[in-house]
Amino acid sequence: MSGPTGAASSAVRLAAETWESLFRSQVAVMRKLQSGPAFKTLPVKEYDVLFTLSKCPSGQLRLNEINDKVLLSQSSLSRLVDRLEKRGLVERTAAPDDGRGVLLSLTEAGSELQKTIGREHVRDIAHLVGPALTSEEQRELLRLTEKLRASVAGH
Amino acid sequence: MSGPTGAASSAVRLAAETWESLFRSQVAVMRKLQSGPAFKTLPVKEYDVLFTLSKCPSGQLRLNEINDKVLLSQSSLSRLVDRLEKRGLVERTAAPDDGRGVLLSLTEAGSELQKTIGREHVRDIAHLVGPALTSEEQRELLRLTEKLRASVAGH
DNA sequence: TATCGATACATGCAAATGCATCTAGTTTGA
DNA sequence: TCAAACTAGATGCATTTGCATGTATCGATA
Repeated sequence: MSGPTGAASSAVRLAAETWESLFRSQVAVMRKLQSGPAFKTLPVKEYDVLFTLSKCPSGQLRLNEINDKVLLSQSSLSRLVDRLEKRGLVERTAAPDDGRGVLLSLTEAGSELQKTIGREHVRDIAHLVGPALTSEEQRELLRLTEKLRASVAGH
Repeated sequence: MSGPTGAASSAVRLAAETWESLFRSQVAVMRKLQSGPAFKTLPVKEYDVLFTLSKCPSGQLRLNEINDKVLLSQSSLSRLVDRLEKRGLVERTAAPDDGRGVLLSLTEAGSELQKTIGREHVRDIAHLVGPALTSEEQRELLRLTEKLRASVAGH
């Protein structure tokens, strides 16, 4: 096949296959991770919110910022935070600069639980990813996925 | 830092960061894709089952095979298939070689709908992934994620 | 500054999900 | 050969999710 149509079509196909592969690998890894004992006490999605808060320098994040990182609707995140708050793992505070906003932060208990689960979680990840790819391949995968994420985030 | 402890810890950290990046990029892309008009008529997860069937050479798959590809519990998949069946998009058949098994196949309507949504979906993917990574980078990302998936699938 | 549209988050409600369990068919091994 | 353990898939039920909408606040404009 020759000409721009053929080239465009194969570019489209490559993009589709790349996404498909990325998606399936994510499913395969996530399936293993979430079935581990680390998430008996707390579902993965709830852990992810604790984790996101733990990584943030100020220790506080707006709900809409968290919502960007997580594959959940706004309302689902709101209720997920309800559950975390009822368990005493996070705290809601009014945002100082925006009367509509809510700041979320970890409580001491939330921080402890995040660390406990996190340690085991990281071990599980290493056991799955470590044997699969060399260090260089991991660095390259990290670079490519970060580049993709950044591009997609900026529309 | 020197010695095996330092090296091991940095290997663990690299694996964790790689997974984190892969996961976040998947979230970012999926969020864009599923909000597109292609999935107004059919949720992404249901489309994914039609797509999986469409790609399979025999045109038939066991439910447990489909379950490996999708991040859903066995019971959720069973009900998802109920919905597809009620809409006349797929058909359940008894597996010939295993009295417990169910074979799933696309109906004509299911195949049509898959193609219609699929065309738009592929375009959306190309618009997101194409500008983000060069062709070579996409091929490398495809290779790395496929290698990861294969390794994880084989325990 | 008064108004109108946009944004942040919460909530009612129907739909989707997962866990535990059930039924039925298959495999193993004594 | 037959009972026990295992696997495939369906179903009851409580939890989680998303859509639509509500309330409050913000920002732009006339």
